[in-house]
Amino acid sequence: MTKPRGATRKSIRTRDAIEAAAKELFAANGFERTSLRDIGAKAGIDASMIIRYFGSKDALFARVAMPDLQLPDLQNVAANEVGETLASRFLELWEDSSSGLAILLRSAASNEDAAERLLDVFRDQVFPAIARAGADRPQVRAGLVASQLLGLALTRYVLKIPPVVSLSTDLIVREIGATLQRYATGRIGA
Amino acid sequence: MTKPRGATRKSIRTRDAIEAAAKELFAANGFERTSLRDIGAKAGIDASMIIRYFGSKDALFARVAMPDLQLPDLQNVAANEVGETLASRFLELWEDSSSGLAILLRSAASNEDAAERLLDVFRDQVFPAIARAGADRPQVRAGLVASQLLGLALTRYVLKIPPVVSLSTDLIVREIGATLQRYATGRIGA
DNA sequence: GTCTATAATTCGATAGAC
DNA sequence: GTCTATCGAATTATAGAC
Repeated sequence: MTKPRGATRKSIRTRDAIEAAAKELFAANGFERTSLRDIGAKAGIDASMIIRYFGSKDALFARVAMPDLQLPDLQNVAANEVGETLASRFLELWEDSSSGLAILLRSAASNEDAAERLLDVFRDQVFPAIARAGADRPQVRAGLVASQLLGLALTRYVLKIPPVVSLSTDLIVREIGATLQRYATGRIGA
Repeated sequence: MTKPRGATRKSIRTRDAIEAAAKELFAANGFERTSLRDIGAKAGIDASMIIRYFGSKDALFARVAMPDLQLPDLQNVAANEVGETLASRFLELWEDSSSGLAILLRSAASNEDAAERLLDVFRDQVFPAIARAGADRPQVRAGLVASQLLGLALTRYVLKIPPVVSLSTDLIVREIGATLQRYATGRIGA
């Protein structure tokens, strides 16, 4: 068996284990409260290995917190279904810890790098999607949409406010979707 | 001059300086990233004094993070003004760092005590206010209201997403108010 | 009432044996 | 490729001089 330059089968397995453990812990506890020792213990290796593989804690975080939202093209969505489409897609994203979105949200309130990264996601993915829905004042609309989407995630997945946790996905898609629909395509006052 | 038991004029001034510095720094940087040395430096005293006065960092945090929202009684508000009243009142609260609400939000994502405290605020102040508005399913309504209010605060004051920061208070009161109005008193599907 | 000095931890990161 | 041992910095909190 030949040995791929700098990436044996074993090293790949270790690297994957570190990334998986880091994603879970960062998403559950945030950047500051997750130590390399915690990650190493969960991955079954020593903390020093993480530095060897990723160089630093910051670099590891950057590696595992790169959300690709894969938002649907709102131009191809029926005009009156934009809100429910957004609500439905984001519900999927929050509940998939490997999406990286939960990691960012958990850390963004107290970590500057994470906050900037979340801003990038907003500017590069959410704003363009709203703009392509075609209504006027896309920045204002995207801002309002972000406030409701991030608020839902904060109260449901981070703070776990009981009545928000209990909301059925149906009710969320309908009620939050209606709000997003108004923000994205409805009348917005001067 | 007589000496009040355990509270000289000077000690009161120092205690107040510590509380003021702590409120500012906790609100700006969150619990974990604010050290006692930082607070001491801002208050003009040594960090050890904080322990002497408050016992521990946790106790100091608990002391300065006790928001009293002073929400208006929604029974006394015209039925069609409930949403704008809520939006307007919360805008005031977020922008007053001494209200303690910004302190909690900034820390709640990564600090368990702060998260529980924010839950208390929701249960003891937000939920009863919504319930007194008189509509059915008050828990669901209060949860939806919380998701939009906390989302607005998160995106405007913590993440500082540019288009959300730029929103005029008028537009917020009108548009976010309309959403809150629907959540608090409108039709909510099964 | 305030400070200096320091204890006791914990953290990220490094060096080097195997 | 993995670990042990450790460094240096930072933290909360304590003890005690003045």
